[in-house]
Amino acid sequence: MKRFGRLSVALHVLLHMAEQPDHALTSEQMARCAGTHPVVIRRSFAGLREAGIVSSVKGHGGGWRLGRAPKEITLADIQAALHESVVTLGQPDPAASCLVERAVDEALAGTMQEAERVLHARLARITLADLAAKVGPQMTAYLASLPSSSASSSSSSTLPPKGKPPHAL
Amino acid sequence: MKRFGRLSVALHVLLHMAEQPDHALTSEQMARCAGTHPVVIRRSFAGLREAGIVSSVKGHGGGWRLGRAPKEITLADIQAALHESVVTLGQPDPAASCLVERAVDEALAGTMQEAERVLHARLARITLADLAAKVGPQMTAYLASLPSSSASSSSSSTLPPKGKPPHAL
DNA sequence: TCTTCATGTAACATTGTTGATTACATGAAA
DNA sequence: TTTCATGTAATCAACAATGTTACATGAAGA
Repeated sequence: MKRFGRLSVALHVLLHMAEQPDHALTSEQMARCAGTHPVVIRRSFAGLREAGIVSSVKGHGGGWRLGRAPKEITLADIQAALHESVVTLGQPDPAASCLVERAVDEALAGTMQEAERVLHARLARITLADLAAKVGPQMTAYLASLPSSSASSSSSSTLPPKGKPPHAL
Repeated sequence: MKRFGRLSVALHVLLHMAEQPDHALTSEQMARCAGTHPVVIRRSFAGLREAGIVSSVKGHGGGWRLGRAPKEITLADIQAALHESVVTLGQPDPAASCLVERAVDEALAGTMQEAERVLHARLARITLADLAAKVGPQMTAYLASLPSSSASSSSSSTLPPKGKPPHAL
């Protein structure tokens, strides 16, 4: 199986988008908030766009926004759209010349598939809205604890002020 | 998560060892049967030795053999002994400065842990003996289909004769 | 004791994959 | 027509896993 690198980055960004459905984010902003590079964002999010999870518009004033309501987006959707297959062990090689090898591959493949099914089922049960609901209260509590803020419209605003420049929320 | 590369190689070799409990195999023989390098075998199997799954003796006439009965060795044992953690996404970073990041990490970590539990439970239910039982019949049937054979004692013998040298059973 | 065989490891090379970066074409608004 | 932003290819760098070489250690046999 693979790590969840892309999935966590995408989720991070998507949650920010869910909080501000009113205006589009540029890949520049998204990259800053995820601590990565704009091109990396555009690459990953190309898959999400194809899946209708987000939409993007080019040109002046363009950017990215959610393609449908957060409660209609499951983590399984996102993972699939990222083309991030969980299982890395391929199918058992039917051309394997060794009987032992074939038997081993089959046994492991079956096991992996079950694990993948479990994982997928669980990811399918969590929506972006669920995560946002989990984050929201913490976020507002945090914002309330700040002296003053112009919170909702500037590019990246919801972080402790002294956060290192490359990784701002 | 990670691929099962080491696990399948180890299983492959262990099954061969289970078939011939009477005499030790050299890492040279094991490597040939798994299509890899002796040093790679010794590296991987160091973990198995620490776990008591196999034992090794140095020097003239030395080699490797199973440390206990195949039915006492589960795939979960083997995987653990290989230090091959299934989950690659680490724990959620408790020092993450971003609330969103933390929430995402926690949600994913929980999901991954469940998947890992499922995987482990299933691997723990399969023993080396189970796999051997699955392979055995096919193997004897295959051997029976051969014209003649001196099957059980030479170094590597259970493959179609024309199998490429580097990967012999 | 000396040779031979085999493990135990460290060190290094190779390979494959992922993410970062640069560069440039395309499209849309001002 | 200038500016901003996406879309995408190509290239680089970082990293992990594996393959390989080299050598020390230990055990059996001559």
